[in-house]
Amino acid sequence: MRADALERRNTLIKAARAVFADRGHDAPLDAIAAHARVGIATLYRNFPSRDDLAHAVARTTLAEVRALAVRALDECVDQPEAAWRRFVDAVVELRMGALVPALVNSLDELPPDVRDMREQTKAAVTELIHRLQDFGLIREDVVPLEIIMGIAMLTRPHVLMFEDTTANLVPRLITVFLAGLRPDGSPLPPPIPPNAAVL
Amino acid sequence: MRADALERRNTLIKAARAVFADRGHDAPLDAIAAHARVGIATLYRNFPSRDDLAHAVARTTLAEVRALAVRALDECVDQPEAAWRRFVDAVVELRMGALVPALVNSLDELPPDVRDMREQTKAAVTELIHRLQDFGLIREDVVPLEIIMGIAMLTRPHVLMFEDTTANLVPRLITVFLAGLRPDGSPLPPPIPPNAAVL
DNA sequence: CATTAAGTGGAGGGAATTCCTCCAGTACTT
DNA sequence: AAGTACTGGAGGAATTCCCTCCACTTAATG
Repeated sequence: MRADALERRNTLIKAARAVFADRGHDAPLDAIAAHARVGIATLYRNFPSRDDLAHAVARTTLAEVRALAVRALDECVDQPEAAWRRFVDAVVELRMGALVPALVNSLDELPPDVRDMREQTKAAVTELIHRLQDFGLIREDVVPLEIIMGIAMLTRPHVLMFEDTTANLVPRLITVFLAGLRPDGSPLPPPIPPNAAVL
Repeated sequence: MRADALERRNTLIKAARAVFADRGHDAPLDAIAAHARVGIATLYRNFPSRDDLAHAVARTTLAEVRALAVRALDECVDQPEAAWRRFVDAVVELRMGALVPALVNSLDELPPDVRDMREQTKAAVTELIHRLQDFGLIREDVVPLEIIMGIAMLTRPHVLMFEDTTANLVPRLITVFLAGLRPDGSPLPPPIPPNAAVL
């Protein structure tokens, strides 16, 4: 594969993540090509179907989240609180909300490698959160998945909001949410069923 | 106006709120008519433009939220904690998230009466939250708008999630969020700018 | 109960998106 | 410099959505 072609391919994946995040998983593919400043044909040559593109986004994003979790787990030894906050901020930055649809959409016919990556990421995040619960930094009655879903929902683009509003509001909402995750929070209703596995 | 016509009109407004909530503010109008089990012509006769329908949804929902806030304010005297929780649960039930777009979309050319209703609702909710802050039940460094936005974002439909997941997950996330709103939470980043007034 | 005016449904033409292919042309690589 | 990998974007097909039109139905009224 030619070097410049590979670069374009990566640009497309990044663009797709951004556009999916901004305009939803059903955003027109043309918009993604335009965002990547690339011809539409280039997109189709690299990703024959929308799913191919979505899976590529899932692969890279999952890998990044996994790396973040592993690093946070490592940093936990010294300063668990800061590690946790850094992890969350990074995940927010990644706009996880954009990814969830690609993962849930067709859980069944997910390509094996994406499925694997998903399992690995899930394992890493789960371990991190359990560790933090052991440290007493996170209440015991929440499931890792719920935390991820909360972050995803709070970081989903509010299409119709002023841009600077989103930029300022989201970090504050995340902080409030994190505060609510601390062990002294009020009791929770029963947890979600197991088939809800998203990440 | 004929009695059955009025009833259909109200059915349409309810259907619109549900469909807007489920599929976004740009859901096809046909879907709304179908959901209301009504011909598409009936929808157009009652609401010539999409905005007319959106405004009708806004009017009724805002009125309901205002009534809820007023009642909660009243109940505050006896049991502020329970009143607050009841209020939030009711707002969640109303699927406020469906409303926000209609309000933000065209803040400028909002019809006067919707604008007024919005102001009244905003005033009522603001008063309620300030009261709760006085009671020491809500941290002082959050703005009422932020609380509303948080609830809206957490209750927006995750189109691609299993239904029972949403049903079970949302109440838990709301509870976590509320826990984070209590006064002993960690410090917040700077608040959002004033032009962000959504409710 | 008959009359009438208000109200209804949904087919279907038109406009607007979006998809996706095709091929003449560009630019890495060796 | 040659050759091959790669590119862009025009444009036809397909889909989606909008919205009007009119033959028919039903509530109100005397």
